[in-house]
Amino acid sequence: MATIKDVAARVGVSVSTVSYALNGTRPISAEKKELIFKAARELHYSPRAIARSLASKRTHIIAMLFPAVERGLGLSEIDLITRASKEAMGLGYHLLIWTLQTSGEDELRELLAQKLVDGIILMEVHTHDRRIATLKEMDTPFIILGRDDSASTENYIDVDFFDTMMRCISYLKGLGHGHIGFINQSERSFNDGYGPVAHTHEAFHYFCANFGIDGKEYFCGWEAETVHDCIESLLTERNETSACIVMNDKALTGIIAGITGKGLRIPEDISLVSIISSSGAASFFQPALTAFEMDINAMMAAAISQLIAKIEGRYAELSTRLIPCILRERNSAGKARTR
Amino acid sequence: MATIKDVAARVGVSVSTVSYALNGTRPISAEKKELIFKAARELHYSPRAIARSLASKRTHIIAMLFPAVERGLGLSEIDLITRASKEAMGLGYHLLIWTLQTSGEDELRELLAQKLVDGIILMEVHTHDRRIATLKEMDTPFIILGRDDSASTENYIDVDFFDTMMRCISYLKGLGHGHIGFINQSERSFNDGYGPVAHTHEAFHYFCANFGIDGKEYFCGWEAETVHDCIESLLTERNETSACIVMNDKALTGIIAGITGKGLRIPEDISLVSIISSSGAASFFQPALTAFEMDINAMMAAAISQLIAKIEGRYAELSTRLIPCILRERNSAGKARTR
DNA sequence: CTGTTAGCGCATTCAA
DNA sequence: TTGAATGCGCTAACAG
Repeated sequence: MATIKDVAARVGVSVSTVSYALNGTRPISAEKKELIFKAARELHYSPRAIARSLASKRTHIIAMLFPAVERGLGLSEIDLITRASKEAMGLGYHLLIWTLQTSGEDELRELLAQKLVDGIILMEVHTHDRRIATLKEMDTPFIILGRDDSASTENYIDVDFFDTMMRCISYLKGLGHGHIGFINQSERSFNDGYGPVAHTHEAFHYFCANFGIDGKEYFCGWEAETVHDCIESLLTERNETSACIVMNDKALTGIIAGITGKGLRIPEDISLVSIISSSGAASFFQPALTAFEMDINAMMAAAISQLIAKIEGRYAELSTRLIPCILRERNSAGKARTR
Repeated sequence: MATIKDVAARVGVSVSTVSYALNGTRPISAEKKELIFKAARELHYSPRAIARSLASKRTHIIAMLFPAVERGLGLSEIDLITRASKEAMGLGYHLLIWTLQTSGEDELRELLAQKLVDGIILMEVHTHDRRIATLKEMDTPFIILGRDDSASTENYIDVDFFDTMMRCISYLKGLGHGHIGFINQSERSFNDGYGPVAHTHEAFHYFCANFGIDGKEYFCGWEAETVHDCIESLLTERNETSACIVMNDKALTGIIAGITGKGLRIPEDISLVSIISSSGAASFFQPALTAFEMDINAMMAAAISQLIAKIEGRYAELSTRLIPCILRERNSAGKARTR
């Protein structure tokens, strides 16, 4: 394995010259630069990442923090990681995966003390997440995917829930729907102050009022019976409901089964729109669901570039904190039935 | 940030003594050891991973290689990564994610030359994968998840397809089914020699013969029309078919829709068993599907520990190369209908 | 524009 | 059982 010394010796210059030439850290005469690159190539020289890190005090590694729980079905969440990795590599960084208990601040502290990573990207943050305090205390740059309400207003990237809800209601109104149901996630999540549930809750009522829509919200877990009961009340309590918005990927199967089980057709009798859903997930239902899908690519690109800007002490432009969802029109939403 | 020097100074011993004490690399008197640990704690000392790596020529980082393609719906594949990370961390290693083109041998070579990682875990390997040659050439320890037929017989962990197929057919036979359909993946995959397709193909015919079952295999992609046609022929060609084995997670929705669309009930009229499916995926269909699910945990544990054994030059016991699936009985398989 | 040199923080060989 | 000294390979002052 060739080292920088070998390259320097071969060209007849000092190691620093080689270092500067390769990193472009300092102007080097064109001819020497040429010779150095040539020699490096011939020797198959490649700088050792570790040695470089030790000297420069920067590892060019960032870690993505996941809770250590099994999460059962998570539709296509893998794209999240591969995307993050790709974005990071494009900017010269490596992506590490750390699985920790949400409460594992001590373990996190130890990991950070090793100084293996330059920054952190936090997933699935809950309100008043204690890891955030640890990160600040250890003075580690970080960014949150999903918003923690206790966090400073400058460290997160999230879905634009208001925009999504507005467009969704507007879309349905355009189809002639005046009575819309909204199946949110569990009441427990709501009481816990879980961001997506809270934001969509607020947005739904706000825009229903705004658009003159008669809207009703239902909280619903994803266990079969719960979903069944929820659909039951949605369908029987309000016969005029002709469209249903769902932010609950895991309950979708049950919801569809419940509706069709009642002899109702989608979208002829009732329209269904999934929101904030994982990219592509909705397409695998029967019928394929019209959905406002998270823009994973945009979210990750924003998160990674912001994080790296922060690491490198560059000014991080705050332009795109909230990322809009992408509307994919498929076959579950249609004109309101006339009665 | 305290360094090893600070600890040494505080206790009044040499840095090497501290190093030996902390790593247990050399016997140290009990009293000094005690003092050293105490001082380390008091100073919040934690060895710098990078410095340690440079000196020891081992980074304790492994990389998991993913193809850079978007894979649309991959049910709960995220567990794969978080699981791998957890296993690795349990053994003192960090997990890095590298997304590369399957054909990106040059990029891989460059990455390896940086000596950032001690070993590699390869995902989604295809027959005659050129990355394997690169890995060998660069003398990097690696392990394959899924079998490459050109690979040496000692570098992979895979699903035990034969065991799974045997148990599945046996299970259905026990339920009284004598005519079984098997929906494999696309014919294209088969012609490409894709491992899972080839192995289950062989196993299906072998065990049908063995168990005296009348079996028929169907190749089937996951596009809606393809699936529809497949179900059509399965249902009409052979009226006696009372059970169907599926190794095609993405086609499941269409298959179920096709069957129920024909007015047939699952499992009363026809039993459905999903095999080699992602953990938990089958539970989200309607009805919840009986399935032989991949044992991600076992596979990852085996892969990581084998890889690390290889990295550390330990003898890697070859006991569990092929990991059996786990049968989860749910509601889609029942007694054969009597006619 | 270029060279010299001092670390970065630790593991480990050589001496004792 | 311990210490001193060397070096891992590179970056970045400092000095020309």
